[in-house]
Amino acid sequence: MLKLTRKTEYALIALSHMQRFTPKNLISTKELAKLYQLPVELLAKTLQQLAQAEILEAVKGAYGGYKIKTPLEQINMTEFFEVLEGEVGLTDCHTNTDCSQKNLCNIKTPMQKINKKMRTFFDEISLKEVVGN
Amino acid sequence: MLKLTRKTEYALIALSHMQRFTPKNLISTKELAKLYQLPVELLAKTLQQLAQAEILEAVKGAYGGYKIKTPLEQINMTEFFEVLEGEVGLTDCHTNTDCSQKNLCNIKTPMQKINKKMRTFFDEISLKEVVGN
DNA sequence: TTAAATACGATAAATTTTGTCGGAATTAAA
DNA sequence: TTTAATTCCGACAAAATTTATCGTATTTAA
Repeated sequence: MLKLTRKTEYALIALSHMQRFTPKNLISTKELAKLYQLPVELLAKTLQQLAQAEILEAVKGAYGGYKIKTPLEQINMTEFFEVLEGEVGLTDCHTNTDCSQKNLCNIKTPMQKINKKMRTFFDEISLKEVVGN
Repeated sequence: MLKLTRKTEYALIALSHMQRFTPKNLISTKELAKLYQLPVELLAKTLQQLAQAEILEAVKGAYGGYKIKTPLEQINMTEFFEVLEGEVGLTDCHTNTDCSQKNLCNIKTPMQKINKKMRTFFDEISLKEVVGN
């Protein structure tokens, strides 16, 4: 349980590769997909999201591609996850005003505490740590 | 992201209620479902799982129901989650020998470290803490 | 014997994730 | 200026998972 989605996994694999092998140079989606046998289209979207979040720098056009823009030590896992998936937390009591439980819910306050703890947990892990090298 | 499933939420709601209002007495699935407006059948299965795991004690037959068997302070969230959903972890590199990435995967070792950390994180939170009271 | 409960497997419905397709915009190089 | 290689983006299809329902068996107090 609490598994990452493929998209996030693909992102980590891509970042790990860039970090190790092409930190200064561009690498294209196609190339990455081939290297790690990932579905090109999905990887493409993932990298686009990372570019929007300025984790990657995108260079369009022929001979374009991506490279790491923000040093991975400066990005924590909460931020990273939230670029690709929604808000980090075991529930979305906080955000979601129209929780079906409404006033019946008896675990709201404790869940909010755990969610906070969890965010802190992932805040303290940098992307660099996860991506290795 | 990393959200709990409904089943786990229902389990927490049920446990919270029992802890507060019926720690000595039985309460039936039907009653709980009514109180918190939860789907009876799904709640039923959830409670059955908790009973199998000896978190709850089940009493069959008329006037039967459930009550807490193991004090909630003695159950940590890793254990609890794993009763209802699979193994806790962001990936299942460790368990799953036939990961599609196979030898191509470049994030296995760091992911295993994070997974371990995450388990430790949830090991240190007791069910009582989450269920409140 | 009956009614009220748990137990459990099968399956249907809904939702989410994953993957694909088609085209638009950009740009280096021929 | 044309072409080929790329990012970008929205829509949609397929697959997987989660959520809910149904039917039936078993248990047991009254």
